[in-house]
Amino acid sequence: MKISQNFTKTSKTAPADEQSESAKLLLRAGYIYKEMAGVYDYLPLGMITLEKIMQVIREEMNAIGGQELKMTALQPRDAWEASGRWSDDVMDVWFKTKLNAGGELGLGCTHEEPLTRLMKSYISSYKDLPVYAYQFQTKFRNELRAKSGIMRTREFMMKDLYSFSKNREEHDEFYEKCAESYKKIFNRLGIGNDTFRTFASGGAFSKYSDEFQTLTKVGEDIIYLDREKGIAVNEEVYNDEVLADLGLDKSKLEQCKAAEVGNIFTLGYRFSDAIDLTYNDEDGKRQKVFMGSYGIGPSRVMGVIAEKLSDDKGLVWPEEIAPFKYYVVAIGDEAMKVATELHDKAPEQIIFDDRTNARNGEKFADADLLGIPYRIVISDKTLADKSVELKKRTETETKLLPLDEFVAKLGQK
RNA sequence: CGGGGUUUGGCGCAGUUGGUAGCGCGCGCGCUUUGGGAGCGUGAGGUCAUCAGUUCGAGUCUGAUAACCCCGACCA
Repeated sequence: MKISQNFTKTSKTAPADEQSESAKLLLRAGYIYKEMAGVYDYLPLGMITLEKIMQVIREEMNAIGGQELKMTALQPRDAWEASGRWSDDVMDVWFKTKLNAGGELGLGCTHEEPLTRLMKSYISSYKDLPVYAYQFQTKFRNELRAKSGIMRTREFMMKDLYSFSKNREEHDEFYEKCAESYKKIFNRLGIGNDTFRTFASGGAFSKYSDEFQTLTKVGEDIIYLDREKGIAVNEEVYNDEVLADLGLDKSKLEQCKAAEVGNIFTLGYRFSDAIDLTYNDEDGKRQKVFMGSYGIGPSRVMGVIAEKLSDDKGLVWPEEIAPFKYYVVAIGDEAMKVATELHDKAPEQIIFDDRTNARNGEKFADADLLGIPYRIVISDKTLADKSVELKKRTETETKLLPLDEFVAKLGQK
């Protein structure tokens, strides 16, 4: 992409009503635009980043047998009546509205009910199981208080996978597989070292659920972490009985603030009972489907990454999810020509600052603010050496890289 | 939803006892500059959140409403 073709601009100042560092930087860098409290647009750069986060998740979900679909945000009332979750007393985050033709509907805040109902059309035999279906979906939650930029919003992107298994054994096996998969995802997203599997309340469905909590001072949760074992307990279930149950030693636990970036739940028969999702086993006997749900919020993850990895100069994206890998600055007419050619070879990897009205200092500042992993400077000096100057976003030293080596790099991922 | 705060050009802010609405950034134009957010000059840009009052006169005083922020509660 050429900067001149991008309609967003960077800003030296952040809006006063934004308090979280990640939101300030994302707004200043032109990744997001605020519509209202807890509702943000993803601008071109932000959308590429969000899509890349989603792609990492998609690859890992596919690797464990996930099958992607896309359900609707508009939700029919009857599917939710069946489970008893239509009432505002049970689910207080509903956005509901009325159909002009009569009747009520809701904006989806989660998708257990509609998907379980959908599966009644396709699951009838043990041969049809297991099924692992997932989607990336905009969820709507009428939170009383949105906060922390894109980390807690009323409209957000969610990856939700639902597992449909023959029995608990089959379910447990997948559940662990998914937990492993989540670890891989957070590693690839650059927050693996600070993200821990955390025991949390299982709610109405089971004894525990597993959350994936990323250590950050702006987190909303308190967890008790055993670093050696790499697992933690959420404050909400933190007591002696639970610690004994999990075999954790109280004296080894550190209290930390963390943000929930993912969670996995054993749902059991909660929804298959309510919606009557059954299958015939080998003996032709009717059995209930055993379910689980597995969520990651890519938009929140984006906020957490921005929060954790950025520095005083701006955002810092891990290579895998940066909107572009190289930020190219050209100094001089010949360098401009070379940079244009390089850009045209790999417009997906290069963001070329082709502005003629911006000073170099401004371009360097923007390269930092946007958080692009590598900065490439091309000038008459470097061209005389048949090379370009390379600087990593996270380092201060620059080094010369032969031009043909850089060109070769452009081919690879 | 309880408590506290805020609202003035795109952004950040000032605006005294009520008396013609200002500054910085950004934006346009010109000249000079050009490896870390340039300098000088010159312009454009405002229903002062909204509504209703008080007053000869309201950004300023009164009341209501809305939006936004923070703390708490809530958070499949």
